[in-house]
Amino acid sequence: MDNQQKDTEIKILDAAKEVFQQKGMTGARMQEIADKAGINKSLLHYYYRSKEKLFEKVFNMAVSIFIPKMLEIMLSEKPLFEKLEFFINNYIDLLTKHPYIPGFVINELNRNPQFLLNIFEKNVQIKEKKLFERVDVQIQEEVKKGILNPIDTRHLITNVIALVVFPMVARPIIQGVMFENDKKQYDSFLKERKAFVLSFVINSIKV
Amino acid sequence: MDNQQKDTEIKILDAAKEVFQQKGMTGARMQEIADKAGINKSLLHYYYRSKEKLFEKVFNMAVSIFIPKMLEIMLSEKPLFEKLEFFINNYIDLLTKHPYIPGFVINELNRNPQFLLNIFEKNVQIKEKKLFERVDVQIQEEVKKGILNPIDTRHLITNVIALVVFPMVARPIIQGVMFENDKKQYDSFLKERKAFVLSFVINSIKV
DNA sequence: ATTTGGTTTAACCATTTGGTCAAATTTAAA
DNA sequence: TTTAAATTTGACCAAATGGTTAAACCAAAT
Repeated sequence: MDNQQKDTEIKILDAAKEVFQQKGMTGARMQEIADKAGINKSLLHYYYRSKEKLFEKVFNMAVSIFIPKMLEIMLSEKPLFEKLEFFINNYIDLLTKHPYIPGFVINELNRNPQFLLNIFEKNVQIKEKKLFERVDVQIQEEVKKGILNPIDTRHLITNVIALVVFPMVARPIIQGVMFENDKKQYDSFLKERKAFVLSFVINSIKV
Repeated sequence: MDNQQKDTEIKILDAAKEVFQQKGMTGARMQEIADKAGINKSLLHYYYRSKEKLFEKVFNMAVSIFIPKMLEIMLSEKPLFEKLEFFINNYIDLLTKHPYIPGFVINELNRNPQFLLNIFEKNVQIKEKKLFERVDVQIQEEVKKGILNPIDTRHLITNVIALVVFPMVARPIIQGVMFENDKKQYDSFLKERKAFVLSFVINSIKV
């Protein structure tokens, strides 16, 4: 049945996702993925010819979870403060749902810096530059209007992403050192951050 | 000679550092480390009985680069704004000198969240809690004095570290997407951040 | 000159790992 | 029912990998 096939493929991808995200490309074992998917190792190679192909697929899937929302928000016509609010809320939620992805991505960034860029450009295509330019234009307009203090768009974007993503990436340290490794406390800390980060950023840039 | 011995050990640690930081624990190969150190693989095992022992040593060295300065700054008697300035300046410098370390650390965080915590606690020892408390007390005092707006110390610390560390960790993406992958531009971007991050943070928390 | 201790090497080894292949099984079509 | 195609499996393989060992080497002390 086609259903069986889909099932197998889904089981493989789920298992691969789990193993790759936790152990990285080099740490992952095809055997472990096969076991976790409840199938034979040969079947794994039947569906994905090599470890690399499988990894690429999983990596692509991971990255694409985050791109559409970003595009949607950045391309929308809202004023900057609203965009910020949307971005921060949506991404903290998204990251809470997929906590392993940022570490996973950063992991592979070290190993192969070009790889992600290719994927990124494939997903964002030509818009990439226009994207940045659009946000830049908007920000500089709001500066002229006197809503914002003069600010460098690149630094601002970097800061917002840093404030949202870093607490997920560094969770084990922060949770350990500042929250006595209490998972629940850290979860509510992350929830608090939605409001906190937003006002932190706005405070800093508003006139 | 003792000199020869030191030489070999240094060569080993340098090579190991390079390979581990770029490829992670699982991606690194003992043979590659030996080659890069210009020695035999057996000699590697003579100095460090196993890959794990060698890795632990390298990891420890990496982490300890960042801890003393942090302690020094946090334990000093300066007012908060000066502490912030010191921290941001020193850490952006330190990270520029050791750009691979944050990614390296985060890498291993996924694989073994407990490992870093142990090292951290070994280095920071009992002070750990007192450290946080001290900063907290100072901040809440300055809030009372009316220098700062009311603020959660944990969020503030998280934010500052995020703003400083994240641009190093995510360098390949940010440099690629926002700087057309131009290394020099990104280097000056990092330098600019010293002033930018400081005023960004202070703007946000000052009354 | 000989012994002694640490250092370095080459040759090996057992295990793991990604990957293959031919046969068996299942599914869908004729 | 037969046939053809896709799916799944178990047995197997070559290469890579971390690690061992016994012997060679070498500097310094006796």
